[in-house]
Amino acid sequence: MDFRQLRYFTTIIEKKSYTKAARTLHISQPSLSNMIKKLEKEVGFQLLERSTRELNLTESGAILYQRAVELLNQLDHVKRELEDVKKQELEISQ
Amino acid sequence: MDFRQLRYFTTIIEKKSYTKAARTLHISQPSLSNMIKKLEKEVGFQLLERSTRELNLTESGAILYQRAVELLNQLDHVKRELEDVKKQELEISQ
DNA sequence: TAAAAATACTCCATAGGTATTTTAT
DNA sequence: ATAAAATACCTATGGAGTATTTTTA
Repeated sequence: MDFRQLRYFTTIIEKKSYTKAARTLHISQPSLSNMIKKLEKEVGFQLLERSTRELNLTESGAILYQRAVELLNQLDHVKRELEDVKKQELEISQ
Repeated sequence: MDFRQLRYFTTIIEKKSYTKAARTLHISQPSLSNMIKKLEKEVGFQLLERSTRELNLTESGAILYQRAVELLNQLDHVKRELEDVKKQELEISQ
């Protein structure tokens, strides 16, 4: 389980589609499909109920979705903090 | 930046050595060295002050260390939660 | 029957390895 | 002199691609 997989997963939920999510993630639909398969295998349960017209979270999938959003927000926060640290370092060195 | 890199980084701090950290992470010392180089390039500043006898966090490195520990603890928590979810699913299916 | 996802491959980037050199005490 | 990290180079795993098939509303 890594940030990339979590971002892929949350994007699918938010776009309600593999195809649309793949477009926003700039990867192909089959690659995205494989990554979610891999994530489901890793966690040991199904995350999504697929059909050609609808895409729904399973009850268990909804739990991971919530946690994934939290982790990704936290990462985003850390990245912003590190940008500030980098700026400080540049100021000091001048 | 991913969980793997963060785990590598925190292990080095905790073991106070690349060589010892590499052993506990089950990777080679040069590979670990490369991964930290890559992480430093990514964040844009030095994380560690190296010498052959001492290994110290830079001031900026200490900030990432703190955040890395938090993120890894959060991940650990989520993984445990998902283990419980998996168990619940198995009980229901029987 | 048409859209969306799954499957079956192929390819390549990079994580990780081994051998060796450099560095600092 | 020695132990630890860095460098150089090689290998192999898996992330991502294209082409195609399957599925279901």
